[in-house]
Amino acid sequence: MSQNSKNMIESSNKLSVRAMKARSEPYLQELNEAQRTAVEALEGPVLMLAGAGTGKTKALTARIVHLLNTGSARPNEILAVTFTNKAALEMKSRVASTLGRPVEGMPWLGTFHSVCVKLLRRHAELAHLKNNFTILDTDDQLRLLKQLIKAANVDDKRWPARHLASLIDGWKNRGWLPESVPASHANAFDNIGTELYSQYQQRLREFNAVDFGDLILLVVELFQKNAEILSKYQKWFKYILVDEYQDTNVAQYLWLRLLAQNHKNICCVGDDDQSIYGWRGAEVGNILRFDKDFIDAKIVRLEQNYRSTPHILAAASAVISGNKDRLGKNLWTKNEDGEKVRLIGHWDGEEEARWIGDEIESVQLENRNYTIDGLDEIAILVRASHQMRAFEDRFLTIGLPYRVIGGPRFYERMEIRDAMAYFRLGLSLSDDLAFERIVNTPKRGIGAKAQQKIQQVARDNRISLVRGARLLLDEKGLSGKAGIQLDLFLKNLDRWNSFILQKNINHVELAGQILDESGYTEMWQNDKTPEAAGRLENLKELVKALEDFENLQGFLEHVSLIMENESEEFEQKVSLMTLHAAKGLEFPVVFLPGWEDGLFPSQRSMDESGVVGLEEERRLAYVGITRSEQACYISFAGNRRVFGQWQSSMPSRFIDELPEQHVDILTPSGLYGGASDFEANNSTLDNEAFQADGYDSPGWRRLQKNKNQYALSQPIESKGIIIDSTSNQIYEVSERVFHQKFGYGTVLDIEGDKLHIEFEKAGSKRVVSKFVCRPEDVF
DNA sequence: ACTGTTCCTCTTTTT
DNA sequence: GAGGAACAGT
Repeated sequence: MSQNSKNMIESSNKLSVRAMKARSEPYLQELNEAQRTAVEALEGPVLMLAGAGTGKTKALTARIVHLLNTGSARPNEILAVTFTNKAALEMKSRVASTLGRPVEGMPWLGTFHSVCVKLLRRHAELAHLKNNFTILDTDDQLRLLKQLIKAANVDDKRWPARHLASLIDGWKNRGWLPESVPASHANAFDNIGTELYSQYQQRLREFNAVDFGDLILLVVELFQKNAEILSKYQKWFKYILVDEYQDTNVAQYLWLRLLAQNHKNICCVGDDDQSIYGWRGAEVGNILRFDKDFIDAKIVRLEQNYRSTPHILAAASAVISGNKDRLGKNLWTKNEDGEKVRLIGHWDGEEEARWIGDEIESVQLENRNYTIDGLDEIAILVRASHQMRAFEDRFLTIGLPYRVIGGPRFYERMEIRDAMAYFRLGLSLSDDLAFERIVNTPKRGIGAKAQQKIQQVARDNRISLVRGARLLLDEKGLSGKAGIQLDLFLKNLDRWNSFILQKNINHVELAGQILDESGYTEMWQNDKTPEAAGRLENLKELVKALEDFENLQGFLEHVSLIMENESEEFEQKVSLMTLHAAKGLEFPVVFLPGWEDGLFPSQRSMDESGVVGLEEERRLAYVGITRSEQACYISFAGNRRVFGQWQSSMPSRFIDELPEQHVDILTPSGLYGGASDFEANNSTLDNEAFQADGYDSPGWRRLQKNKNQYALSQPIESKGIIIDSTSNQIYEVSERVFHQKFGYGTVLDIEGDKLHIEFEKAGSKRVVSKFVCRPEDVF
């Protein structure tokens, strides 16, 4: 063979190799340089710092595909953990579509919790559990804690079950078992907390149950105490991928470190700027010190944003730059300029809702610089869920379709929990918590007294409540109606139990049968309240959902881990959700209402965690802004009803952090006095009067402009009562009235519910009548 | 045992 | 303004 032809063969080989590569790795071609670097660095620790909208999921799925494609690992040797089921499902489906075929078994792609359940079931005995342990929901948890608090004779005013629950949860998140809670912490709660924690764990074990925190904690403990098992999994999971690493808590961190410390093939993806779960134990520190935990870690930054316009991105970057201790990223985009962020203030929360409703309607009708195909592309993101009410009210009145995301969950509804308690008890007669829940639901005449007797017998004989109840009846300890009813209930239970244990029985029919025979369905049929119909609907839906499962047990397992209700909807609707629920989502148009100090940033957050809390709030603001692709509206209201009482507040400090050149200040629609003034002066925003203040920002300017309307002459300490909202007072012209901010004045004119008042100190103003009161009502 | 009353706290965010 | 706990009345 001549040299020439040899070269030709070689080069054609190379070509073909490249061609093959290109064919088999098209997923690499679609990545930008940074993404590709992160995807191809398979060996060793990698931290992928992925800013908002930079194609994080794409890179993550490409990495999984790459692992499979290069033969580095088989599907079941990859451990990939996420926080939400949604994220896990999405990853699974995107891997499949990138791969071009369904992924056969990636059993270890799931949420931290679902992976841990799997591990814990395999090795339950090492955690002193049976492998059919149940997972407690918050309701059960609280009920149990209440009992313990009562039994311990602790003042339940000082120790509300909810507090104890969050305390214990916090300890579990840090990886502390009752005995390993540091003395300093335990002392801070007079050691009562740890004592109750210890009792709680003991009770859980007796119930053969775990709570959410246990899932991680017990697996960590199991790994620490059983080196051979840990080592087995260290070898088995050849590659580890972690999504949203900034949200991991200490327990999860320990879990990951234990599994990864041998081969160190761990790739964590996250964004320190989007760490918003500190309150539930997430440690930003985990991501901040990744390179110290894993020496020679490769850190890759994804900085090209594919989601938002430059204005939106600039606004978000400016806000987040107020935080210290950031790893730092420079997000940039090739997207077109688009609209500036829009800022608008309103008189009160209802006005804000009204304005947003109107704006949504006009966005659909009018031509804007961007196009909206439907309401699905619009989202309203609030800080706290109670803010949603104003929008729901408004949208219902104007008939604007909306959906609440992450609202009260299907499986958290009372009727669903009751029904599930029936199933649980039927499945396992020793499920005491389920027994307690439904023994007198529907009413069977088994009241507090009777239940106490049952508890007593069960406790004395160290048996379950069901068996205790049976024993009580055998001993003739319960007479009359209660006794007869209890006997009937127990007989039913036994029957259901024997049915459930038969393998060949139709569990869907059985479920319906249980609900009918127990009288539960009937209870709601006889209920005349307006919700009853909906509850019956939900029960039907629940039974229907059972069809997707092999048996009741499988269903219960599913429900305890998956609290989402994904009902498919085809109608276009505006989405309404909290900022937390919005993480990971994106919308062409985003409304961010309620930017007021105390609400956002939340007062509680700042009180409890100081600067750390404030920084987390700021990240929340960053998350909110970066959800928007085309348009972002930020708004605040001067007055808002909280706890049923009016409260006024200052615009959020975050508004002052918005960069002026990327913000358009909008004029309110002029429903209250002074709007026309505002409009007239709008063009003079940069007039020297504002700069003379020596303090200059769009938010501040806006405040200056509206001093009259927002009554900012007084500081915010007047958080107290202004006027009882229920008093819909009617005033007369020339009547003397009092306003919390403006003081005394005389009514000049009345237009509907708005009063034109000449205040003695503050001059002439227009205010809504509910904000004033008669002098004799001042307190 | 159940029902209705008042009074109390309370609201961040959730796997 | 809602949901829970404590109390009183049936």
